[in-house]
This record gives sequence, C-alpha cells and structure tokens, in this order.
Amino acid sequence: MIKITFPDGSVREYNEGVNGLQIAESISSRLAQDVLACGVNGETYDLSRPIHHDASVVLYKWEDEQGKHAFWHTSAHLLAEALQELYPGIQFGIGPAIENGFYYDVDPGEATIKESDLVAIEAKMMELAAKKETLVRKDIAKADALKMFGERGETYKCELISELEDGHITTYTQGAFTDLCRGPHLMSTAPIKAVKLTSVAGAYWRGHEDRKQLTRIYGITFPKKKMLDEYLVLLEEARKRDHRKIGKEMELFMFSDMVGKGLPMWLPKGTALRLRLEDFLKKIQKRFGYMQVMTPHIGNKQLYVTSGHWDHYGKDSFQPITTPEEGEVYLLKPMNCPHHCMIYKNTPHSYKDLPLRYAEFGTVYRYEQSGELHGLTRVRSFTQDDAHIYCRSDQVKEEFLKVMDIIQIIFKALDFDNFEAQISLRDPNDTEKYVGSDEVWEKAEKAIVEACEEKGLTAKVEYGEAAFYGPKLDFMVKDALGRRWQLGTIQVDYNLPERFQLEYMGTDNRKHRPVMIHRAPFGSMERFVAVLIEHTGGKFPLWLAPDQVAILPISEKFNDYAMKVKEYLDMNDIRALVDDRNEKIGRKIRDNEMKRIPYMLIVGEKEAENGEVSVRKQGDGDKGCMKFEEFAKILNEEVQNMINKF
RNA sequence: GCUGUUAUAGCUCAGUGGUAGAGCACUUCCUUGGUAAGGAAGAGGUCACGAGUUCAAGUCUCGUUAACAGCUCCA
Repeated sequence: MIKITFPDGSVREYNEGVNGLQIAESISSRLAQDVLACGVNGETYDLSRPIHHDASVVLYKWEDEQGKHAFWHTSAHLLAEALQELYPGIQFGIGPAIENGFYYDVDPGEATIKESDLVAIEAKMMELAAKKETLVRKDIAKADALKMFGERGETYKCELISELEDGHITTYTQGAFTDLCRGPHLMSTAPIKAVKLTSVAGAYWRGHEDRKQLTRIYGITFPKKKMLDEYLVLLEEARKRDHRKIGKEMELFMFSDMVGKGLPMWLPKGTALRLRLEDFLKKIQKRFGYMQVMTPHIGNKQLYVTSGHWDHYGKDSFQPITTPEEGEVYLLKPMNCPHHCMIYKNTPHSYKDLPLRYAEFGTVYRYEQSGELHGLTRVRSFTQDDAHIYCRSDQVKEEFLKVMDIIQIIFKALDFDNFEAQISLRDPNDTEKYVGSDEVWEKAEKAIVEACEEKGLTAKVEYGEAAFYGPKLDFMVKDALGRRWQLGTIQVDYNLPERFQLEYMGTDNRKHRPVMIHRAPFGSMERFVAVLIEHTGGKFPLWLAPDQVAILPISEKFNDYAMKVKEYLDMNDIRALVDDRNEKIGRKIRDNEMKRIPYMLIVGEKEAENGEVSVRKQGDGDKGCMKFEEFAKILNEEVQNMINKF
C-alpha cells in the first residue's frame, strides 16, 4: 500500500501502482469523468500512469492549467494523426500546447497546407476523435527510437532524439500515430468534442532563421461544442477592441502608403490625447527633478560609431544620409542617448551636480523588417518618452527605484494592473554579443535585481534579452488578443559613459565616470496609446477623452442655447461639441454613445428656460438636470481628482 | 525578411468570366421631436497597381505595393 496525500491535507491509502484515474474513481464517479490529468509530487502525470510511491496528488480538470495543457497537447497529437492520414509522408517537428490551444510544426514536403485546407483537417480530427482511441505511453531506448523514426524518414524527430538522454525517452501512440513525446496526455482522444484550427503560418525549425521554415498549424479544442462557440464570440469581442480599428473609428491616427509603411500620423484627436499624456508625464517628471531637453532628428555617423550603435545596427538601419558637396554622413536618429551624452559633455560636472536627468519626447527612426510592422505597436518612426539619468555609482539603485516609482504612478493612473515585469540579463553563454567588461555587467545586473527585491516586485528573469550595452527591467502589458508588448523600460548602462568619456569631478578632486540610466515609462507614445486603446476599448478616462461632452439639442430651436452652453464649457477647459444635426434626440444619444463620449447634455425647452442641462453619462443613462455652471464645476472636479491623485 | 491570407464607395462588406451592388456615413428636402436608429430623394467607383490569358476580366494567371495572422528580429 502507498499513501496518497491530497491538496486539502487528507491522506488515503491505495495499492501500489494505482493511477490517477483510479484515485479519482475512488472519490466520485463525477470526478472520474471530469479529471484530465494529475499532478504527482509536482510533476504532471497521465491518468493511466501508475504511481509506485507515497506521493501528494492533485487531480486536474479542465479548469486547471495542467488539465487544459494535457487536453491541448493531446489535441496536437490528434492534429498530427489527421495530417498523417491526409498528407502521407508528412514530417513532424514539435507540437506543444500553448496558452490558448496548441500548434504543430510540420513539413508537408512537396505539398502545401493552406488556410482553405483547414476545414478538411478539422473534419478528419473530429472523425478520429470519435474513434476514442487511447493514448499509450511507452519507454523506448534511444537507439530504438532513432531506428523507428529514422525508418519513417522523420529527420526532425531524429534530431530531437539525438539530443535526448537515453533512458528518458518516451513515445505516445494513438491509433496509427506514434509521436516522440514526454507527455502528459489525456487517456484517450474521446473528450475532444470541438476543434477549430485558427491559422497556418511559417515557423523556422527550432526558431532559427537559418533553418528550414516549417508549416505551423494553430488550433484550439474544447470538451464541449458550446465552449468553442463562446470562445469564438470572446475572440470576436477582443477584435472589436483592436487599436487599429478604434483608431480609425475615433480618428486618432492614420497611415498612408504615400508617406510610407510603419510611419504613423497623429490626427487632431489622437494628437490631443497624446499631448495630454505627455503633459501628465512632464508634470510627474518635474516633481522627480527632470529637465526637458530637445535634440535634432539626425546625427553625424561618427556619433553612432562612437556609441557602438553603428557596429551593432548600422547594416540593419535606415541607411546614411549624405550631403551633396562636403560628403558629410548623417543618420536618422534611432535613439536619443548619444545626443544626450553630448549635452552632458557640454559642461564639466561636479559630483554635487549629480544625478542629472535629461528628458525628451524624442522621435526616433528604426528600420523594422516589413513583416514586423503592427499598427501603432511596432512602427518605423516613434516617439520615446525618453530620459537619461547621469549619476554616481552609489546613486544607481536609488535612481532606479525612483524610476520604478514613476512607472508605477503611470500604470496606476491608467489602470494597467495586469503588467508583468521582466529582468533582461546577458546570455551567459554568448557574452560576445555585448559590449563592456564582465565586472561592469555584473554590477549593473546586481543593481537591477536588488532594486526589484527592495520594491517587492516579482520579475521574471530572462537571459539573453539584455540590450547590447546593458541589462534592463521591462514592464510588459498584454493587448486585447493577449499579445505581450513591452511598455516601460529601465536600463542601466556603464558603457556609453565610457565610450563618450563622460566625467565628473569627485570629492577627491579626481575625475570619475558617471553611470547612465536609460528609461521610458510609456516606452513609446505610439505603443502606449495603442495598448491604452485596447485596454479601454476607446472609452478613455475623462481627463484623456478627446471629446468629453456632447451637447444634444432636442430640436434645432435649441441649437443657440446649446452653443451658449458649449461656449461656457470651452471657457472652463472642457472639450465639448454640439450635435446640431436635424435628428431626433434618440438618434443623437445613440450616435454619441457609439462615439464613446463620456457625457451627453440634453437641452430642450425646459433646460433653456432654467439655464440647465439634462446630464447623461456614457453607458449609465439619465443623471437628471442641473445648472450648466454646476455641471462644469462637477466635471472639472472629476478631472482634477483623477490627475491629482498621482 | 520568411510562410499563409486579403485588397470592390469615406466605413463595414456582398458580387456565379458577360451593364458595379447593399447597409451605414455624406448632400438636399420633408419632419421640429424629451433619453440608444423618423421619412424621401440624390451624389459617390481607374474593383490597390502593372502585365498576361480570353470575343469578353472586379472575377482566371503572373508580378508589384500595402494590410492581416504567425515565425524571425526589436538599440
């Protein structure tokens, strides 16, 4: 007998070799029906895999991450099985479960798999699932595995096997399909009741650009047809929040082929929104001792040779601009730091001057591969809410913490509570990619880790994600469809001060090198506004909304009164418009609701007589009448409360 | 950049090799209203661009450009 401990702390005894399904059955038949996988001492097991020792066991259902994971992993195998039948000779790469579903990378040889083929593949998957085939796990010796997959011509699988350790290789078989796989899986394909193959795309084998591009098929499955329908509706809802769609609808920004791809243009309403965000940040930065500077959009090539950027990115940048006569060479600026370093160098500095904080909303130009461009989130010209802090090395941590405060203020002000923090460090196996000595890197990396600890910020550590000149702390926020975008960033840099020979006079009357901190709390105005749009669905907080108030006259007879109210609101810094169309009030309300305007003021005979307005809040209906002066006062108080909180 | 998909009116989208369509928006007229779509008429098109096949191309083929999904990249 072995002892099985459950999450609630209770312990039961079972025969040695009992499996997850049998444990579930011993508890309730309903549980046995719903259970998908089980956790044994923290490792996820197949339900059919025997347990030989005392263990703590968790039974995973659809609601659990691990349950879904097993479900979708098995679905990936089901997809592969279907593909094997439909495309004989097809080779398989890898097919994991992901956050929302699964994918399989395949090499269909001469054949191509297109989006239009997905329906037939889905049908084949459902046909196979209906057979309720069981998945059989088998341990296999490395040599046997190589032989078996080698005979089938599975070169990708063989490559994977050759890197595995003998004695730890398993396969899973359902029906006529056998896959190299660690598991865990469902007991059979029976629970898979609904499937949707969402897209087909190219994906490089093992993520290397120089390896062959395989065909990746993405899909998602569910234990109930209804759940798939609900998922599709949810996806549809998320697409409605797409910043590209809302940006067009609300006339915030645009692109033009004539101007060039990836070069966004801010329309009047979008510009007003962005300027308000910039003012908000400027106000906070002033409080934190920043000074605004301004620098040109181009810089001499030599500036970037010195900074090291030319070496690293020169080939993959917009190419240099040359002058007609003197043969001067300039680059569109891809970052603001070298310019700011020159500002620092303009005058000698004493340790008493530090930290110096230069801030600039600096527009930069980067050549991004055409396939990378994405709405406002990935563009070729964008404005960083940039600043560079020059400080003594004993000030680094304190300055770093202060920047974290600024980022926190901003994220809080805009309700970005679902961010993830990521510490990006060097790839310890490839230090060639980075400039600067090991000692300097270690110091910088330590400062970041310590600052996070001090703030109690849990951050994921990623190796190999650092900038070439220094480690960084990034704040990532998801868009409507769950894609992660880096917004705020703080980077410690010991290298540029070295390269530009920046100095300050220390207490010892000798010259010292300052440390530089790069930081951008929004990241870029473009990306930040994009994510803000997707978070709010275009229903911006009152202080940011392009139009705050729509005044709706009941009939054209009251247009004059409406104009009078608007003029009063104008004078009180409230952004109002009058909907003077020849339409009924119901129509005006509907249209202005759809335009996402926070407040509507309805004015007719009654209001005009009493100097009142009938207030309607977006999404919240009729709020009753009040004097328009009072409305203006209340609205301005609401705005002030939002801004002054931070 | 790579794989796949898409491109028709300002917007959202129908369109079967044979005369270019709808809804919304727009203009004009009627209506002058009380809390989520009042009615009528009108105007609006080089079917992304360039070649080719065909008696005939929005529709089929190829190329270009741009967008979309993903991969790779991201100072």
